[in-house]
Order: sequence, then structure tokens, then C-alpha cells
Amino acid sequence: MELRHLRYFIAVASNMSFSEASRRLHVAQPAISQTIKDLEDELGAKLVSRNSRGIELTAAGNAFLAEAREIMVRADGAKIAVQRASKGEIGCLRIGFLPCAAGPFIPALIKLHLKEFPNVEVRLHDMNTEQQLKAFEDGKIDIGFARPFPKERSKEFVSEIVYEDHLEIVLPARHASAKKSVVDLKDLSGETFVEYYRRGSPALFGEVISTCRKAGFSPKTILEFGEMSSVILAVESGLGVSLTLGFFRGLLSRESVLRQIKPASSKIPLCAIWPAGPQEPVLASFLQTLRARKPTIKRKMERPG
Amino acid sequence: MELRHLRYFIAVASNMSFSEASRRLHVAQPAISQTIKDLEDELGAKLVSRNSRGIELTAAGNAFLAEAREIMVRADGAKIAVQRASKGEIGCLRIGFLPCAAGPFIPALIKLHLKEFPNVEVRLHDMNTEQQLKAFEDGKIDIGFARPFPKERSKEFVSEIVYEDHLEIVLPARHASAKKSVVDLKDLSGETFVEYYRRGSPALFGEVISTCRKAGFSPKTILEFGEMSSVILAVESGLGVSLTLGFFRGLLSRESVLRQIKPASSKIPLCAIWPAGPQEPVLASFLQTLRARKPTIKRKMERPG
DNA sequence: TTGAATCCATCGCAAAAAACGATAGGATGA
DNA sequence: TCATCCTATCGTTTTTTGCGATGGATTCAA
Repeated sequence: MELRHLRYFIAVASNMSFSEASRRLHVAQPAISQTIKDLEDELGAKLVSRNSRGIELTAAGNAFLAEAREIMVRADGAKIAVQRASKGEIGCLRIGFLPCAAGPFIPALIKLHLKEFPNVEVRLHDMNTEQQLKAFEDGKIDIGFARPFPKERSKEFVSEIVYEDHLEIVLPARHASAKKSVVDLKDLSGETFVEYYRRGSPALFGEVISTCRKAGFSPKTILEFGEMSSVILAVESGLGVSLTLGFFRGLLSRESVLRQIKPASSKIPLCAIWPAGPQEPVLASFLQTLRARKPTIKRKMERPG
Repeated sequence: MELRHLRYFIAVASNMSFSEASRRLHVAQPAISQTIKDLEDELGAKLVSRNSRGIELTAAGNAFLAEAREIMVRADGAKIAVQRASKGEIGCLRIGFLPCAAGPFIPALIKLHLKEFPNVEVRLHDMNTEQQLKAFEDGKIDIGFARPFPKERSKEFVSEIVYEDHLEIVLPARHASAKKSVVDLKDLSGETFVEYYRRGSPALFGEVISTCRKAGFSPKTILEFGEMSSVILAVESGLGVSLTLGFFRGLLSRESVLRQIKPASSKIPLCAIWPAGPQEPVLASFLQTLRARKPTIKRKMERPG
């Protein structure tokens, strides 16, 4: 049985005539007769009773007609589903993101995307950069917002910088250097550094170290905390100073200040990362949304001025 | 697009391999490749991404797979529906019946039939014989329980006697003839006859007349009533006597009696009637039930002894 | 690194299926 | 009775489908 049999049978049943069906289908009448006969033979039951003067459907024919129509509707539905899936209008998009660095702009971005693609299912998974790399290997996410992946893996992925930040220094409000608008990092070589824990963000931690090196020293003591708010609290309690990302300024109270540093750190990018190679339409359309939104994200996340 | 495309695609997607699908389908691998390609061309989207070492479904492919599976299930369902319809297991059976003569056995008969064919939809329509004839012409019923149709229409129908009854006489309990066990109809030639109205059952009415003729007279006065209970009531009120069917004995009170007559009337059959020609399976299976039930119906409806 | 194995795509040809045109048989209606 | 309309059947042509052979690409193992 093929859809052709159903198409012909539906035409015959709808017009109650072989010859009318043949005209509608632009097919010769013997082809219709033959096809209906084949269908009846395969099903093992007469579907049409051929009386003189027109035809009638048997009970089996009526039952089959209803099913056949349903099938044709679904066949059209299948085509439409493919069209829509291939335009990225339907499907599932699994997003990994760094909660601290991407969390602030993710909700608005998703909302924007769903406005245009309301039938896409979005799943958010908060993961650090390391976890995202693994999630890609396991095929668990389609795109990630993370720090750059190790260079040796870069061929497997495409990435695009969403925004960049710098390291700045958090000082207790009463600290001597707090009066300057740009702090010379060398002046802090004797301080205890309070930082976000290494494993949580190796790239960030590494940048802290190398920025100090660039200033000509290695941090004497480093306290690591697993929560950024704990880091700030420690500074405000006078335990030390912290080199951290500018956009954390929102967490500061009156007890601490954020200052630019000299020498400046490298730029610390937050990237959108996805597997190299053929790209699913849901992802492609999401990337379009992301690119359109990027200026807004940059404005929000990068240090003003 | 044909079901073949769906079958092949489902096999490819299920096995995640063209060559494995070709083995399962007992079809050469190039045929699979070509068919999937044709399908993709028609849908205007890649369904399968051919990587080295195995293949992957695209988002469009996944969307299509779900639909395709659904369609194949429904296609099987359509075949099954036809099988069942052609065995009379599903469908709709519209029954016309004489309420007085067929009503008493119809419920049990339907119940019996539905026990074996629970998915048949039964619709009951109470109609007199004349209405049933018209209902057949309009294609409104599939089988009728009625008095025999006029001979000139008999070629269009097949009929089968369900049970037969005789005319008997209903007399007021105090009537002179009520003492006899068999009443000589001649003795009643001067009586008023109270009968079920002619149009309601021409065959029955005609038999009343011809039975009187057989006894050698024409009824002097005939009162017609539209309800059998009114007929009985009239007799019990002393308005006359009534030649009627034996099985109405159930309606009688102490005020009237039912007696056999001499000469006996012709047998009055109640028939199952259906259109000649090809016969729908729902009807065929119902006829089987009817034939199996007929002895019980006869016992119930015909006069004992 | 090389050779064997596996996988999918392509090509030319053969087989099968579908469609066509002609025509026959049956019923209807003027 | 003849003309008309409808469906079934037959033989032929066209289209589709399938097969075998082959090639490029990749993987795995020696």
C-alpha cells in the first residue's frame, strides 16, 4: 500500500465516480480502476460496490476513507513539520551558561528569541566552562556561554565573543589605594588576594595570576571562595583585596570600592560556543537573535566608559 | 512522497545506518540512498547528516521521524479497520421494527448481538411496515422487522420469516361464544369488529377481512383504533369483538378472553427484510445472530401449544 | 604507514510498476 | 433503438524502482 492508493481512493470516494476522479487527478481512468482494484486485493475486501449508474462505498470503504483522509492530513503535517524544523521554527535548543557571567543577560535574550520563534523549546543548564565542554562531548547541549575553551580543542568548536571584561581591583573603602582612580598593582604586591576558587573558573584564576606577573610580582597569599559574594564579603571584612571582573560592581556595598588597575589585565571574553560542522536550524536562528542582541548585552555587561 | 519513502527513512533512522537498513529491508543499499535523497529533495531539507562513521538525524529528520512513525501506525490501523469492517465487527446497523410485533424480542436480540460484536453501533427506529419500505428506498435502514412487503416489490428485497402468528378472537368475558374453546367465526357475523387501523398495518387488516370472507361473511361494522390497547379496551367495554394476533394475549384483563377461531386465519408472518444484492458485513453477521436466536423468538412470540 | 574493512554516493542497466490508448460490456435515457 | 456515460480489460509505452559494480572517504589494526 502506498499513499498513491489512498490519494486515488479518496478522490474516487469524494466524487463517487472513477471517471470524475480520473479527471480531477489528471490520470487516465484505467489507472484509477487498476489502483482501486489493487488496493482492494491487498486489503482483502471490496471498498467500492460498482453498481450501474454510479458507485457506492461499502462499510469497509467508509471505514477506510476516514482513515485514509486522516493519513493524508498527517502526511501533509509531516511535510510542514520538516519545513518548520528546517527553518528553526520548531525544535529544542539546549543552552549551557556560566551563571555569573551569562546569567544576567540570558533571560532577556531567551525572551527575545521566543518572541520570534515561539515554538522552540529552550532548556537552560547552568554549568561552568569545564562542564560545558563535557556536555558538548556528550551531545547534551547545543550552545554554551562560557570562557574560551582550551586552544587544543578549538578546531572542534566555533566561538564568538559576546562581550569582554577586564580585571579590576576590589579594595576595602578605607584602603590607601582607594583614593586613586587607577591603582598601580605593584602597590598591592604584599596584600592577600581573595579570589573565586581556581577550579570554578580556571581561565579567570589564571588571568589573575598572570596579571600580577605582568605587574612584576606573584600574589603572596590567595584565599579562594566558592561564591563571588563571599569574596566581596572577605574584602569588606579586611581580609585582603580581590582582582575580579568589573561587572561584579553590582555586588559591592559602601564598604568596598572597585578601581581600574595598571597594568591593565588582558581582556576576558565571554563566548558563545557551539560545535563546528553542520549547524541545526534552531541554533542558526538563535545565533541570529544573539547577534542582534549583542550590542545591548555589551552595553549592559561591559564597564561603562 | 509515498509510504515507501517513510518505510525506508524509518528503517534508516531506527538503525542509524543506510547499510543496516538495506539489510533489514532486504533491499540493496543504493536503493536506500536514492530513496532518502529523493525524500530530502521533495521536502526541501536534509533529514540525515552523513558523517564519516555513521550518520545522524538532523532536527528536521527527528521531526519527520516522529510523524512518519505515526503515519505508518495509522496506515496499519486503516488496514485493520477494513478487516474488521469487512467482518462485520465494526460499523453501523440501522434497524427498523414494528413496535407491537417485533418490540418484545428486539432488546434481547440486540443485546445478544452486541455481546459478540461490541463495536457495532446499533440504531433502532420504530416504524410500521409502510414506513420501513420507504426507509429502505431512502437508504435509512439496513434491515427491517415488518409484515411482508407487497409482492410487486419482492424482487428488491430478501426476507426471512422470524415467527408466525394467527388471528384469534377477543371477546368480552360474558360473550356467549366465550365458553367455547374454538369459536366458529360465522357466529360472529353480526358483531361489530374492533380492529387496529388499516393504514397502520395493511397486511393485518387485510387478513382480518379475508378471514371473515373465508368464514362466509363481511364484517358489518369495523371500528378502527390506532393503539392495540384501545382495541382491547373497546372490546372489554362491550363495543364489539376483535380479530387480532394471538400474542396480544398479554394485554388482556379479566374482562375479555382470547379464543381460537374456525376457520383458522392464514399464518401472519413477521419477517426480517433487507435489500437484495450485495450485503454489508454488519448485516450479514447480524443475520447470523438472528438465525441463532430465532427458535427462542418463536417460542416466545408464537402461541404455546 | 599501509592494507583491509566499512560506509555512503554515483552510474548504467534490468526489472517492475504505473499510466496510457483502445476497446468491450452494461445500464440509462431520449 | 441509438447515443451516452460508466467501469473493466488488454496490450503497449513510459516511469519508477531496484540491482550490481564501482569510487571516495574514513576507521581500525597490523
